[in-house]
Amino acid sequence: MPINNESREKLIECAKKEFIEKGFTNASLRSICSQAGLTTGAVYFLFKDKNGLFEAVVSGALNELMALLHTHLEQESKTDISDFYYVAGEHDSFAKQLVDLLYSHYDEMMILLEKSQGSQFEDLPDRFVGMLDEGYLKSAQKFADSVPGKRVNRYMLHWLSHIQVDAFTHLLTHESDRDKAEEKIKPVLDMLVKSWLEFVLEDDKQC
Amino acid sequence: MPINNESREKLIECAKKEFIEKGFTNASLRSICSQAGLTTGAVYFLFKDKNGLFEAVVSGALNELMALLHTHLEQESKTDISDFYYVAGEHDSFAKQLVDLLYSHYDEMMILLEKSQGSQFEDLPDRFVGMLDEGYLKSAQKFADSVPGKRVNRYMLHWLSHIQVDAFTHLLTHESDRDKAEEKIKPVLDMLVKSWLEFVLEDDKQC
Amino acid sequence: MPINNESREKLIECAKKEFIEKGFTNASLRSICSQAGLTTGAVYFLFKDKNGLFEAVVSGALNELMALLHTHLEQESKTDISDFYYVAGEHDSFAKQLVDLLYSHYDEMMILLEKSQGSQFEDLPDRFVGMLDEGYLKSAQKFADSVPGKRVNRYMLHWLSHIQVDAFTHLLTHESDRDKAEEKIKPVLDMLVKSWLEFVLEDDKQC
Amino acid sequence: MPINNESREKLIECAKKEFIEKGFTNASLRSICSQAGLTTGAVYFLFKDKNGLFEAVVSGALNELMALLHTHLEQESKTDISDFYYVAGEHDSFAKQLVDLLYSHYDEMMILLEKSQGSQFEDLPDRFVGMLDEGYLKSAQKFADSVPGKRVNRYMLHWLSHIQVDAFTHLLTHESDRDKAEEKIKPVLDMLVKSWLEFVLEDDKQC
DNA sequence: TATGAATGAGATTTCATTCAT
DNA sequence: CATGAATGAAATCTCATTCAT
Repeated sequence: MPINNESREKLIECAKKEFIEKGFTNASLRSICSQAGLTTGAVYFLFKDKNGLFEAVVSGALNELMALLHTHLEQESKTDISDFYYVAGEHDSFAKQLVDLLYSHYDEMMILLEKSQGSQFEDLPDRFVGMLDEGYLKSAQKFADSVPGKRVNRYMLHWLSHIQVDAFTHLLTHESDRDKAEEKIKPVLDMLVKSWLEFVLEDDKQC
Repeated sequence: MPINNESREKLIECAKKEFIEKGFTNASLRSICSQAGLTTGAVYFLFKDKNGLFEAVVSGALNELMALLHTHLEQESKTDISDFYYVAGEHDSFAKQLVDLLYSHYDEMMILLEKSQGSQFEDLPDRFVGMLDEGYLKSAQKFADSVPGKRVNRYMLHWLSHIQVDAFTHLLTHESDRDKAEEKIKPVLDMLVKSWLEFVLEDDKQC
Repeated sequence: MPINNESREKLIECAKKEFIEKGFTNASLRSICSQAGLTTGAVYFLFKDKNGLFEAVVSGALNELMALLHTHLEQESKTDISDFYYVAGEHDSFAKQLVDLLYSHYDEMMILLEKSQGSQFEDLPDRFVGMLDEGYLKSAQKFADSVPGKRVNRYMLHWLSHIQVDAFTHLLTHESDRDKAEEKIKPVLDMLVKSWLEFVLEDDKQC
Repeated sequence: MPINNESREKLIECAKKEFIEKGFTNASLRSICSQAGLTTGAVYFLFKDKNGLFEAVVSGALNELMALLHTHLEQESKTDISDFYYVAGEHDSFAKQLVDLLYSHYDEMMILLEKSQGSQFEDLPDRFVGMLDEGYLKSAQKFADSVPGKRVNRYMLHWLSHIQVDAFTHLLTHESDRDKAEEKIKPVLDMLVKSWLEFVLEDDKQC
């Protein structure tokens, strides 16, 4: 557990600014440290290295995000897709919580999702997509099994997971106000749900 | 007009590999040149600089892509959206041509769309989104004017332009076979068209 | 405020040698650093850049020189030129102080006056000429106003300012011994004063 | 004898511009050649190297200047300084011819006197000073021998030679019009002659 | 707890020069 | 007569990282 430390906080704060402005790779430790009134050595004492500093900046937000995502996927797995209203409700609730979370850690989320190239987290969005894809696959499979002559279109499923992640990233970068964001994401989610139901199943043709 | 030149070709070929592997910024001229059996000076004789080399790698693909996009948007602007079958046909044709083009310059397109950060073309995908957004806005406006009490949801329009570009980028990165790609993109496009018609218009509420 | 530091001193010392030998532009940081037993990175830690190193070498001498020059011009401006003996005394005193100063920072002055091409101080001699020209113009104007039918010959005034600066630069490069220098500059100054009185004013012809 | 050659002329012309603009060291052969519509190889065919090109640019002007200077010094050596009017006349005539020459090869002279640092001619002004110094020394010696208890002040003699050269360089850089130049140089030359007569001899004190 | 100093490897770029053709 | 191609050496500068103190 990190000791409460003034320099640590200062460094994290300045790193945040620098990462947002320049991204991980182009961020300069020297620049961060001189902004913080410290020297580069301090980074290597307080954190492991540049990636360690990056982690310290984003880990809080990342953990909460991961937790929410896991909860969502767990709920999802327990749910029967035919119980449509329940599903829709769960999704709405998830979306609201997600927007809350994203905007309560606006800078960190921005860094994590858009400015992490070169860091250990550069493939995080892809990992989210993978998690959703995997989770939704189970539901889709059940769904497909209940409809004769249909099978899951794996590509569409994956792409829908992809644009679901993209939808929130895009929201974050195009709308900085939390309340407006909540309004704007609604039709997007509607669209995703409808598309899911309509395009994830395809006719099971023989090859 | 570039003269056919062995070293030039070699350099372009090696640069292509390096850009794909590391992206523009992290690509090393030294590494490219030593792969090509040349010195860095050769780059500055044959091209302007690092960006010039990048341009030489991608310009062929880029020009064709731009031309196709312009043609598409011109067609789009001439079309009445109520002539649904025509529109669908035009879109299908565009999509097919685009897939052909993307896969006939697979590496270059990959570089342009995914590996150009730091180069003069780093905002190319955004510019594509902008062009589509602008072009589609006109159609959407006509559409909205013909339906009382409706107006264009600018955010949805923009996001749909965004994921349209994304759809092809995603295709390229997830399916390397041209023919399979053509199959896979079909339901994606269906989804985009349907969503467009359903979600771009919203009720015109008074404030 | 620069901390006393061994490497810093060493670097300044070696840079001094290199600048004297090759001038600013042709001086090589690599060469300076290897002479100092350090790497080029050290320069960028201890100074801003090549110009920063140059500044560190000459700033002490430069500040003193500027201060002396300002004092001289201030005295000059307060003085009535008709009070010839006072003027001559002031000039003698200034010349002596200047020679003292130049020879107490012999290398730095040499660099500043003869080896600064390409650096931020490359136009320093010209700036000195400008300052003298401007300062002397006021005296000359008063002088001219007191003699009917005469006006200031701007070109001669400027040239005399120019060779006054030149006189000291020339002295520095041709006489390395401080005491001999003081003897040698005397007739030069006599000549400058006499010429000033005789040639700065010309007949005010109607055009 | 150089063959009359279009490329040669073009190259010389473009080099002239580049040398004036950037000086010898900072002039770029590539830049010169591309301006001339040729390649750098051409320089090495038509001239020896960068210095050879420089020489081709300035040699015409340089030869004439040297010739004039030799004539002047020869006249000077034949003359009895006591024949004051003759001397003054000769000097006037020399000055007029020199101004004519300088302004009839304005660019070349500028390059030679102000932009030659780094080239084989970088010490040309110093060599002129040396020639004048040497030539005038003879006259001064005769003069001194004719006046008991006097001897030549070598330093003043040298400095006067120095500022004589400087006077013309300064003229060139501060007055681009030939006729105005001729007016402006007159009092300067008066000053030089008077100073020469007054300050070159000093009392021969016993050491 | 953190500094100050320095490294070493790397980056891109520029240059005069060479030479086969 | 000149090109086009390429070299090789050098330039300044930036960076993450290390470590004794």
